[in-house]
Amino acid sequence: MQSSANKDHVFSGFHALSEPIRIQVLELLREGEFCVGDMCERLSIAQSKLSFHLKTLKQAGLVTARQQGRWMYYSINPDQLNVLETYLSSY
Amino acid sequence: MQSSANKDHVFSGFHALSEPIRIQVLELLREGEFCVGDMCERLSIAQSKLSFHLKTLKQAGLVTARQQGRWMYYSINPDQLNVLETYLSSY
DNA sequence: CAGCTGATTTAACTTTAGTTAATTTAAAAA
DNA sequence: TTTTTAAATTAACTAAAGTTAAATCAGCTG
Repeated sequence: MQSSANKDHVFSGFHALSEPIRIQVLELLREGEFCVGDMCERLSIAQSKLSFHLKTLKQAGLVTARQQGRWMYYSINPDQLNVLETYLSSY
Repeated sequence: MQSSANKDHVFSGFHALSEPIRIQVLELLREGEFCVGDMCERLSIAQSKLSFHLKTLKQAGLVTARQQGRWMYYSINPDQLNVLETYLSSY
């Protein structure tokens, strides 16, 4: 069932957006791609804590990750943000 | 501080949207105003449970309530949904 | 390969959110 | 004014999410 699968993705998207740290991450990623260490520094948060939140964002499809050597670069996935926006605009 | 106050409202808005029952409520309210009892019936959920979720939605500004006698009528607040949509569109 | 380093994962814990049944509140009807 | 009824609130509980420190994993570098 396509539409209920979509709705699950919508829930997890909104859930991902319901946390201050995760919004901070997205705000930061507006500047462009960041590796985890640099994000830690910029947001002054512990690395494992950030990993936890990045996982949530990634599972919700709001960010994408690209590995280069031992660095993992994260960036915003505008498509998924657009899915959520479209859902809201249906009201 | 205007902008951080707005952001708090954004968090609580997205949090309110991150729960299946609350989405069901909003979907139902697309049909128009409903009193609590009718919503309970339509959604097959207990009254106190629904009240709990309505409180969350109301605090987030996503719905408004209007009392008439002992009935409380809820309806969607499109303005606040629009605030969230606008936030997403900034990405 | 032995040891570094960036990142993820785990496990134990704390906090927050949701559920349930029972109680309370307040408007309305008998 | 007692009773009924719609809805909100409370209190005790369960479940989910977030935090922390330590351990693991996987690429790199000497």
